[in-house]
Amino acid sequence: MIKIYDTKARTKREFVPVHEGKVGMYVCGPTVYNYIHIGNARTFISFDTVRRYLMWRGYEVTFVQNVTDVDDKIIAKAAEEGRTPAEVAKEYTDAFIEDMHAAGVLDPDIRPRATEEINTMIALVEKLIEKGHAYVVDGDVYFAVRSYKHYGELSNRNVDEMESGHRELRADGQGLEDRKRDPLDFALWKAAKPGEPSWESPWGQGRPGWHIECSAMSEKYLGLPFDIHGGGADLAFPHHENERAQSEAACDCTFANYWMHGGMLQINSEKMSKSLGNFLLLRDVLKTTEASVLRMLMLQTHYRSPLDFSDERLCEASSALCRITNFIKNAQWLCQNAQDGETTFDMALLQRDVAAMREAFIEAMDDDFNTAGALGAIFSFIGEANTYMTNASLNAADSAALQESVQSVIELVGVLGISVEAECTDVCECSAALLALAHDVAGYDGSEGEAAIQCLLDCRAQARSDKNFAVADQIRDGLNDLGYLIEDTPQGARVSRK
RNA sequence: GGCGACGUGGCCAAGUGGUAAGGCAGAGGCCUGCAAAGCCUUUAUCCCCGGUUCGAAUCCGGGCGUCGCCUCCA
Repeated sequence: MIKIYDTKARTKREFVPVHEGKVGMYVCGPTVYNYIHIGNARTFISFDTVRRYLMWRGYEVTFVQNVTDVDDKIIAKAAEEGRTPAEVAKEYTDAFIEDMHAAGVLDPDIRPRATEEINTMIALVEKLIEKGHAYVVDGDVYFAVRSYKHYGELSNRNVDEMESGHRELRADGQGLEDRKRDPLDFALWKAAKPGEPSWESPWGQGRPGWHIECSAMSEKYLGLPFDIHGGGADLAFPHHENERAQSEAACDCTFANYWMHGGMLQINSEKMSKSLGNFLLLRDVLKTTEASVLRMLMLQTHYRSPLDFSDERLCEASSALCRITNFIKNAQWLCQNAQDGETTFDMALLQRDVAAMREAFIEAMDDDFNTAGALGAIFSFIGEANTYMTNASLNAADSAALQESVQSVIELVGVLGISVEAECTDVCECSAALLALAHDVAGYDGSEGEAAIQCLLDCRAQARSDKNFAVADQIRDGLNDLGYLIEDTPQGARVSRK
């Protein structure tokens, strides 16, 4: 049984999908006016993990994520750079998709663009006007917050106690906005200002408000109600509250059954902000960091908790990931070098531990996607398996069972979106530098890269048995410089790419 | 001011009533020519006070501290 913490209920609830075996998920996408930062990335990675897990658990998941490609910020950015808003939106939409791929986030099943769904939004606004939940003022349309009696339930706010709030400054700087009937009302449709992108509507030229986009697109592609609505915690109010109000007022039904909100990411204990200059772009981080390392870092903390990002933590995550890849490498090496003799450890015990790992993994993930607990289950197993494998030898007949345990680890880690090398890297690349090294040190004159390495390894093995460690180390260092890692094991020297 | 979250070993972090997962780092040891990886041992009673309970990190009350949201924000 999967339990999900629902923001609206403020507690964990058993997950029961609208349609058995299927899940409809909507996660608010970016406003494309710049590259996404790692805070954005955290949210997307979190929900990617939720999605992967639900799929792994057998659900047919429909994942919808919008792109907000018309917005004040895009317009401002375009004006700043002397480009059209469409050009700006296109550039950063492409960059966003590129970044998501680089981060190992699966493509949504449907990725609607706000500018391609204007008619859907207009239809929704019309419906709200018809039902008395919205009103028109000079080409603007506002949602009447007090006409929807459940307003505030999602973010736990009392309408009457909410500060009447600051009146928005008009974008054109023409003074205070005072055309709304209630200060809490928000724009569904904004009348066009000169030079701005706009579309025809029953209320004249204009463009949609931010909140209506998600209401329109989620309903169009998922139908109402749908199962899971996700986003960063900072979107709970006002964005999600407003979305919910719009959709539920229009359809007189539930909008989303489960509201999930991801915790905020901080950098060096500070909130990420441009003024503090600690804004980290995802693409910049990924220039020097493996996507799996970043993911390891993020998944070691529960998705709802705040997470502090720092180079130190990245380093730790990298070491942690190495523990997994080392296990896989060691186990596979053992399998490859399986002998005819007895296996020195109890296979039944190993298999029991694999089963325990899988059970603990599922238990953790079923409990509101506790990725930290799930990783703990995997690491616990690796610790056990490493103990078995220490100075062990393996019977060829038992290697299948060990191989299966490796596959289990790869599978579970993969459910979390962390990809690890499935096999020891192929080392038969031929390079001039490698051949030169082989020639210089071992007198090798062949042309095959693989043979050259083997020649060097043989030479080194001989040198070691001769206690000629200077030559042995020269070979190891030389191969090291060429990107090969040489490790001595009871079964001989092991080569892998660094 | 309103809403909410959090405070667990050196650092990070699971655990929400039954006697403290896991990762990183450190120390000692084993293995090893050295290295790498790995193994073994070792480091906590869970911010403070009070209460409920046979029993609490886990529930309740109070205090101290940190943080987020309340405005565009993942």
